[in-house]
Amino acid sequence: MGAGKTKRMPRAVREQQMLDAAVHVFGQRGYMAASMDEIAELAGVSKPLVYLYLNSKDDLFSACVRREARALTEAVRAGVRPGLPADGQLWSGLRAFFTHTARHPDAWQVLHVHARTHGERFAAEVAVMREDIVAFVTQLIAAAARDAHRDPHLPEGEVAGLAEALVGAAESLADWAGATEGVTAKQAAATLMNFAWAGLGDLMTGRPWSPPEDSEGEHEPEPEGGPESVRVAQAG
Amino acid sequence: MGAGKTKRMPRAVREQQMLDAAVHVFGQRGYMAASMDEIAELAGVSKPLVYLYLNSKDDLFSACVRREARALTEAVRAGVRPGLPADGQLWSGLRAFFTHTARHPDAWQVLHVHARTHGERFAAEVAVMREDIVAFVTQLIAAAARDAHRDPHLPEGEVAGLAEALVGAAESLADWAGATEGVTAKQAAATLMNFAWAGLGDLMTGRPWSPPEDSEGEHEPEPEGGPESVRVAQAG
Amino acid sequence: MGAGKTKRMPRAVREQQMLDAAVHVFGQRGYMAASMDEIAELAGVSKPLVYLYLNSKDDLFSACVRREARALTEAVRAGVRPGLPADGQLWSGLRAFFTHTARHPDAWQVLHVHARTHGERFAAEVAVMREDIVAFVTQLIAAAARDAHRDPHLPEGEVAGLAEALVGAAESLADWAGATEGVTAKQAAATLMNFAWAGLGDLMTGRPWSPPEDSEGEHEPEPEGGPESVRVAQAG
Amino acid sequence: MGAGKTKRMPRAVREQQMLDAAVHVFGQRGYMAASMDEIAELAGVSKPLVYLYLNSKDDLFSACVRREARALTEAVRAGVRPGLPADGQLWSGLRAFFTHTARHPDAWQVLHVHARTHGERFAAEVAVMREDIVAFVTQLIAAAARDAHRDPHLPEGEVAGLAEALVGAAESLADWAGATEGVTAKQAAATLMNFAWAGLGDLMTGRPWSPPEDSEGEHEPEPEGGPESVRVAQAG
DNA sequence: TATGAATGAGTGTTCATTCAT
DNA sequence: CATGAATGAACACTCATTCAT
Repeated sequence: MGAGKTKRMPRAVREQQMLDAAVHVFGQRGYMAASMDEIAELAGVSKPLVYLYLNSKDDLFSACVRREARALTEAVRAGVRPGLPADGQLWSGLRAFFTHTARHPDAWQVLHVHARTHGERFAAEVAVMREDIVAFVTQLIAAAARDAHRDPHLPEGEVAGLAEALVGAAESLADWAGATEGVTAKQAAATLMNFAWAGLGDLMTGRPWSPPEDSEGEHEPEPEGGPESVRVAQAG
Repeated sequence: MGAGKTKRMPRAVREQQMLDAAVHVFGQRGYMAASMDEIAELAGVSKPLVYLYLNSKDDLFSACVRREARALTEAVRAGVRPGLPADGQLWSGLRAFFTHTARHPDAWQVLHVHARTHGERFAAEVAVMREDIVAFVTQLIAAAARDAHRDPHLPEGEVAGLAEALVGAAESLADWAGATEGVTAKQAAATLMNFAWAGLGDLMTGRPWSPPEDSEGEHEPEPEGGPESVRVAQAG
Repeated sequence: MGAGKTKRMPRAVREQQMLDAAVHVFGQRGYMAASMDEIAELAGVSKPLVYLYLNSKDDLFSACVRREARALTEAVRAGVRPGLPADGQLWSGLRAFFTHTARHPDAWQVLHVHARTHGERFAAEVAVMREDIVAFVTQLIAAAARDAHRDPHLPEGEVAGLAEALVGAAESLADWAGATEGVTAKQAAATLMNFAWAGLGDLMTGRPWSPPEDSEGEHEPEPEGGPESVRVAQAG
Repeated sequence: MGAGKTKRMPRAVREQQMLDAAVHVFGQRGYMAASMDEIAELAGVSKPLVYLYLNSKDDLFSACVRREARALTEAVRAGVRPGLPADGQLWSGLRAFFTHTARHPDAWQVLHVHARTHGERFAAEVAVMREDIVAFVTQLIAAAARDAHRDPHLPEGEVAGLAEALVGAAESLADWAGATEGVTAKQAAATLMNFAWAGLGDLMTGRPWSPPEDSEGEHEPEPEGGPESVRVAQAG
């Protein structure tokens, strides 16, 4: 029993296994260096089956990108508390973002690194997702500006750059948190929130932004059992 | 004659031509998708000569990474005005950084994207360079804190995260500036400086950080003639 | 109902559907390029069923060849009017031949091109059929010679070559008529008959052979409804 | 020594060896069933070299078709004696044709069978060659008609069919001669000439066309040494 | 009777790398 | 100093064929 050669699965299940394996291998190796052989083996199936279900390496990669882009945006969207003021919304969104990327590091690599590197088609697909998020952040910044004053002091065009910088910093911190032992998603989110909201100047004059009381603990449990990693029945 | 196959160049020159070509191809295609054939052809030499001088694809890539990492750190170091206060130093360093990455986009791709993706060895080589810069930034932040108060309010560990976020934001903005028409290095630097120094909070209360008077104009001229692009003698 | 997936047909019917599909695909693509997948899909059944009924690609091809060889020889045999003099018999045989090949172009491709190309086994099967026809023609030539004189001037061995040339010309004209718009079976037969019976010499001195009065019109109706084309229940 | 691994040949030579091998394999197996592995092995080189010089299986096949089409048309053209009357020209052309096809049976298979079966592109290339020959024959028939009478009795359109039948018969006889032991090119030519010129009718009344005196013997020697077959240094 | 699920073996093609000159 | 000639090893992809139901 257990990890033996589980055979004759329904198509939908096998497809998810293949995508899991593909995300893992693509994430670790990149598109070019990933081999269909390795993906098939990791998925516990033969290569032809991968082709039967997913057509080609390109299509397989595309399916990975689409699945993970959707998963990430949905995680962020689900994490945002709608009723809060702007900084509270930003905070909750950042936490969801860092939590998701920490839980699915391979997926994050695929989206953040490999999809942008391999071909316009995938770069475009990811760009759409990213613009989603940038737009969300932009709107939060604008909302915060409205909340704070009668007239907005921030010129239109500048906001774009700021949102870009914020998202860029978030992406970089996600990489950093993923690569650095002992940095939790919450800490990463707090660091960024501080940086973004108060700025270095304020931080140094002793007026940091502080996270709201958090009764939820570090992890919100995921619906499906357990953290990521390839959920696959290994052959052999 | 004229653009004909320039032959019998001294070794050092040929090597630089090869590295120029290699940086270009690696930057555009990534390590795996770059072919030694294309590099050799672009360098205007035969493939065996590339192997004679640079041993293997891996070593060639490594040489690219080392050369460009050194070039970038030196550009930043050279750009920093030592006498200034902390924010002035940060500003000048950022400007040098964005100027260099804008001028050498392929090199920046190699360092920022491909070297980190292809194998621990190169990731490590780049990490060293990055830590150089992060350390420099960390020290600036600490210096600024010392300038501003008797006792630093920032906890030790937090500074690491902030420096990381700042550098990450810089890297992302470099990508963004490279990909977005009409965004100059100076603008990118200003946006980031604003973001970092004042923070969104201050920006919204109308107290942005402002760049110092700049008598230098947009470009500081580079020693070697003209902007990047592969400096290679093309055959026929 | 209607064009829906007709299920649970009796074996004999299903087999004919498969052969129809197979003849079509083999005729269009050749043995090697034909795929069992395409054949099964065109036949409206699943691949395992094809294997259940017809064992292997080779056997399937063989069944096609046998069925179509028999169909062609029977068509020719049925077309010949036994009572006529030799030239009349030849004429009627040729007409039947050209009519059948025009109606079943895929079958003709299978027999004339692909079976002879793919493996001795099939070449032999077709050779048997061809020799049938060559023998029939040979005997007609000999009969004509007997009709015309007391003693035959044609040496034994020569007749074989002549029959071969006649049949070869017929085959080529069948291809030509199949590929050329506006050439009917009757015209092809007439051209060949002229060529064969009178020869270029006589044709040029103005004494062509002329077809007998033809009360039948261009087509003799086929028993089964309509012209060829794959008689297959398409799914969907 | 001898057939050992002859290495480091100049490119032009290797290319011809590859084409020789390819014509042989394509001729025997057809396009689809021919494997690049077999061709490379027969040519005595590694597969990558075949690709380096000839790009792809398709291009390789195309090169074969072009080379052999040119060789055949040139052989026929060179065989025709220009000064003779029409029947003499036809006779000499036929002899050249049958001689060439007998000497290069694989090439003949490639042209006559496989090129016409595999893809429009090749069919078209061969069709051009064939039309060359058909045009030549057509013109001979017309010339003969002019020689024989004041006014031509043959209707325009009919000539096309006749030429087609003649060429078709020739092609079929070439196959037949190639497959039948003891049938020489000269005999095949004579049979066809008889058939075409006199027709069965005249043949049976005892007035066959007869070939002119032939002082040359059966074979005209070819310039390059020896008959076809793959001229290749076998490895191992 | 009929099929969804699955694969071993092979194909065309590419690429980093090395001789021999 | 420089290269034309050559290859081992791998990769993406396909196909005839079988098993479990």
